[in-house]
Amino acid sequence: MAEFPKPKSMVDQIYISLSNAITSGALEPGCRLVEQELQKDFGVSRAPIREAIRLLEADGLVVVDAYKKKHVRNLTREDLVDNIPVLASLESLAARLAAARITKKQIDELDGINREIQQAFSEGNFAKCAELNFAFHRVFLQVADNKALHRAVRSIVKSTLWLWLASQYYKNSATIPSSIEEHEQILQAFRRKDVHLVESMVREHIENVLERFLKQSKFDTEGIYLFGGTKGQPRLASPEN
Amino acid sequence: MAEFPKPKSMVDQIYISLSNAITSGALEPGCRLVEQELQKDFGVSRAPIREAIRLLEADGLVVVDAYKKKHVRNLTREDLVDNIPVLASLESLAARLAAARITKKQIDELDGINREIQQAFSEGNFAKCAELNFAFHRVFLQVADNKALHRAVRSIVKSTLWLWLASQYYKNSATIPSSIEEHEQILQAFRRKDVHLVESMVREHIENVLERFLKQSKFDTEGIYLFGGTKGQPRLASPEN
DNA sequence: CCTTGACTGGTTGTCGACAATCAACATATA
DNA sequence: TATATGTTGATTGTCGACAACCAGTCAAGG
Repeated sequence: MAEFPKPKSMVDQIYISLSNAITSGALEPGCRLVEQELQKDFGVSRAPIREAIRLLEADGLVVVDAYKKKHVRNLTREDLVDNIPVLASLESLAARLAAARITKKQIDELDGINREIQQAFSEGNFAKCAELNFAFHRVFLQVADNKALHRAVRSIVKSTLWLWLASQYYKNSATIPSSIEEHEQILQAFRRKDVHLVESMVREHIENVLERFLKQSKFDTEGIYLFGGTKGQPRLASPEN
Repeated sequence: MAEFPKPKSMVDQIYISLSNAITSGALEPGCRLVEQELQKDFGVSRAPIREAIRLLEADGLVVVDAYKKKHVRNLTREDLVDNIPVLASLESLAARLAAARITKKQIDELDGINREIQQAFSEGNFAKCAELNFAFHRVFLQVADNKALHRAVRSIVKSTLWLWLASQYYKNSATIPSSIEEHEQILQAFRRKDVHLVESMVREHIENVLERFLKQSKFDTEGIYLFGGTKGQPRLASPEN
């Protein structure tokens, strides 16, 4: 029997669309989410849209102001700084758990991804680098095989680091070689099955990556991260798919 | 000007009520959440109830089965096991951050709470012990002063460890003295400002606490945690407040 | 000039009703 | 009897409409 992709509910689809629109920067931080407009954009009634927005709110991607208007969340420098040690802790835990059970094949897979990053970098394809970077970290999250951990990491990445993804594309290319080098060292530690070394290296790697990013980021006077485009005006989420 | 408690929205109130009902065990794991019934219980229409349930779903307190019916989540032994290292990592991070900035006054506050736990234990008031235990850990989460961390811990505690709270009340009393002792040692490490020691002690403490609990917990043949009452039948959340 | 109150347009909150789906039972057909 | 096909009741998904609320404007009154 052929496998069909299970049809997703209206709410899920809207949630995913909006989620992508926010994390990709198509909907800029601070811009409003008006139910009536989204209703027209998606061609559905307000109920499923409200539910989708509530989910985004729970994720921290959307905030509600004093007068209950919904906005795409603005991230401050402090938000980013706060997230650094948390993500570093979680990823290093993932590394520790993964180190105890990783197979040769999986190490080779990591190695392959790292080579692909190098390749993409030499071709100037920085977007692909960012993508592969996420893939690299996803692998040992999977190897760690801990649902609670997976969930926690995803929550952090989703709620706060989406702007990292969005900016990586066009400006952080200078930091990529360091990442590749650190990945290589982590791989060697995995090969040696040195659990403690892996753990501390991943912690440092994550801290390095985020701090490098932090240095290169621009914040306005209120400490709010700025995207490239004009601010404040709501832009549509193109209902892809 | 006197400070008024800001009135909460319908959805928030329903969310809190249901959340409490689940974490307290009033709504047992596996039991269904039927919108029509809740509609009657709360005396509102289905829209806000649906949104509240969606939030519970995002929290992991409610799951949707293959036929879209909503159930209070059943926790397996694996869920608990997965959460142990994650919470241990996060709390030890909190301890590390807190150790760097904790004041004498705050250490005394922790000391006071620990004494209160001891007092409550000697009076046989185990529910109060559980409550104070949470308070103890809340303090250094606050001292750590990291929103991302706070959020991550809260998410873990809320999504999975609610049953710990629910069971602590009536059976885990034997583990309390060990907790008190470990708290005491952590306090001494704080006083010495020994960051590394605090960090490792808190990690071990959390692992100990959860593992002690795990040993004393009962799971049925499918690994599903059992509460005291009858199973399967939905019970009402008393709309407190 | 300042305050107050009424009106307006825009937005979110809530509701009742209908459509779609599914489990369970009943019925028909071989 | 065994399988296939309606039918029913329960439950969730979606919708359009109305109520509540707020910012902004404007006019009346002091």
